[in-house]
Amino acid sequence: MTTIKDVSRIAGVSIATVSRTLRNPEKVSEKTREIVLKAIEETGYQPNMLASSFRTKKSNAILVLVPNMANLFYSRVIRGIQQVAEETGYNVLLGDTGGDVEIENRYSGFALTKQVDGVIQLSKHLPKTLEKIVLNENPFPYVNACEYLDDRPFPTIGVDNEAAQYQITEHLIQQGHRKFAVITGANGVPVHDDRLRGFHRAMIQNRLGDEKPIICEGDFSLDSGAECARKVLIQDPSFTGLICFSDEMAIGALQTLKEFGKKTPEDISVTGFDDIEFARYADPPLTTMRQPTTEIGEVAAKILFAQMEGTPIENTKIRLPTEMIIRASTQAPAT
Amino acid sequence: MTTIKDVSRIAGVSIATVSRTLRNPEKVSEKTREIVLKAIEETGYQPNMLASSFRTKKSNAILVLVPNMANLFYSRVIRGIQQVAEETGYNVLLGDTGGDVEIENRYSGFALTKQVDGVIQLSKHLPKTLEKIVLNENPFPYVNACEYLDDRPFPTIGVDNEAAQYQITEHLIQQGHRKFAVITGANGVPVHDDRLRGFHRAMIQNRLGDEKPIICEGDFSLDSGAECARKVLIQDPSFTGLICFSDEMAIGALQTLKEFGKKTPEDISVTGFDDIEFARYADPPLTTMRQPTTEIGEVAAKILFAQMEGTPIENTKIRLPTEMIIRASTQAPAT
DNA sequence: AACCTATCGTAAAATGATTTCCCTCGCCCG
DNA sequence: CGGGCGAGGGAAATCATTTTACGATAGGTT
Repeated sequence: MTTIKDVSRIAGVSIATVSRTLRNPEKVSEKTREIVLKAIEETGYQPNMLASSFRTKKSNAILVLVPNMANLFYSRVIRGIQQVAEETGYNVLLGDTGGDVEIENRYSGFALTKQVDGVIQLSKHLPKTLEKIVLNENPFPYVNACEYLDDRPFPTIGVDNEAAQYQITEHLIQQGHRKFAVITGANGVPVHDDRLRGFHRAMIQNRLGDEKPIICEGDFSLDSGAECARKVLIQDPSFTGLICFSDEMAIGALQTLKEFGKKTPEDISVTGFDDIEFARYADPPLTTMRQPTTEIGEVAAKILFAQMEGTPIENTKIRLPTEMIIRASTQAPAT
Repeated sequence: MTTIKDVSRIAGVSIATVSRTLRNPEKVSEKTREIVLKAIEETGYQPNMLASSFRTKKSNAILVLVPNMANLFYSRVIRGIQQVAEETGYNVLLGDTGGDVEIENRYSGFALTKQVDGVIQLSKHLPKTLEKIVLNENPFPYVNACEYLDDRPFPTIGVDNEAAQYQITEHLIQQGHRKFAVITGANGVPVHDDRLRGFHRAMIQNRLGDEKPIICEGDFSLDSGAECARKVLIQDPSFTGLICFSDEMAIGALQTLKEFGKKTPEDISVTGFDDIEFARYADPPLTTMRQPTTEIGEVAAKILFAQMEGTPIENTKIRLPTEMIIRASTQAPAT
């Protein structure tokens, strides 16, 4: 393994000069810089980043905690993060927590042991391991994305789920729908709560507060969508609008509707949320709410990096705009 | 930050003893071990992994190079890798290369700079950066998964794409199909070549060698599937079997078929490949070839770890079994 | 000629953990 | 009782790089 010493010997300069040309190029004259760079070229020298990180206490890596890597929504957010990291020269370490608090804590150890310089969490939960260092007068860089948390003192990026679900419900009501079934996320998850509130507000503002929707709690997966659709159809098939809190659940539900002989959108209109790529290719194509997934990732990363470079950020709350995408899965109900 | 020195001071032992109780507990008596552990507990000491890695020249992390994180096939493989890594105590660093050789090389630098102890590549390409250290008498731990490479001297995990595509083509031929359109992957990608060979072999063995299929080259994405379906339908709509080299392309194609007024499977049977979750929820549900995705990841990781622990592996080639999943998208053609 | 400034060298400290080498102490056996 | 042995634990070297504090030198300026 060639070290900085080898380079210095070949270039005929001191170790300090080699280090300077790499870390503070402006401190060394152009002439010697060239000599050193040529020597580096020749030897194929690669600085030992472990030694460097160890010395500087900076790992040049960030950690992204993902509840579920196989979820298309998250993988797009990650792409956004990775793009910005790329530009900034940071490395991205991904941890798939599977929603498991235990695993989440384990991964968070990376922050304590100086293996990463910052953490982006793609779900609402702040790992206990990080509490001490994040909630601090000199906080460890930490950004929360995807979920929107008002009541916590660290930066949060997300969309206005309440307004978005309001809008999409409003769309169905405008078309003439009155009775709804709702396939939600899990209780306690902010996006779930917010979207449910948006739905209810739309109902109340349209004087439909008395129409009690049938609600089934899913988990954002295809299977749970199919399963919930089955449940609500058995419980009370009189609804004409089926509102799902994720595209995957909506696509799962579409299949169940077909099994039950219900046509979409003629018999039942269906809406999703997220606008993953498959939404456009569902049968029928899904009316949904597009989230700026990549942008969420980009913004989260930018804020994190700013924080890491010392810009005081604390408690920034950013809401990015969503966009309703109307496709063939919704239309006025048969009268 | 509390260091090992602090702990040693509080425990009243030397720093060597503290290190030993953590790394080689059997080398220290139970009595002092307890004292040290209590001191660690008290101080909330977390070993600085950077220092540790630096000293031991082991980072306890592996790098996984992924062509496209948003591809459901890959994300499942990654899950498998991560599971095994979890058990073994290794950390997984993910690099989304986007198929870009440049980015691939950049990420590979992690291996040279000792930031990772091993690399798993989920596509066929061996980054140039790694060539020197992988193709070596004492090779850097490296495993290739997903693609199956015979002619390279490092471990490779994959499925028998040729046989799998043979089987699925055979299935269609048995049902009575004679004329096919094929939506492939990109030329030069091994899975593409293998699957295409499997298709041709099935044709020839069934004396259909003269039936020239219409072929369109896709890129495994939904959009390319839809686009290719359009092309082949325009070129020659007389085929009754549409063979796609990925589920995503098949799902994209299904929509185009509908646009063209073609019914699946009555008019045209469609097959995919991979058996991603969405395949079951396509309309109609997709006949496809299930790949043992998670298992591929697990096996790849296990082999890599074995390699990292010094077991001589060199040139292991593993083929895992696939399973044909017959669903509603294929049936005998109308006569 | 005196003074400055930019540039680079030298030497050394510092980073935190691991590991080698060696010492000590207690115990056992002859 | 002496010698040997083995286990436990301390001191110090080590890892590669960065950075600091100076000193030296060359070249230019006044």
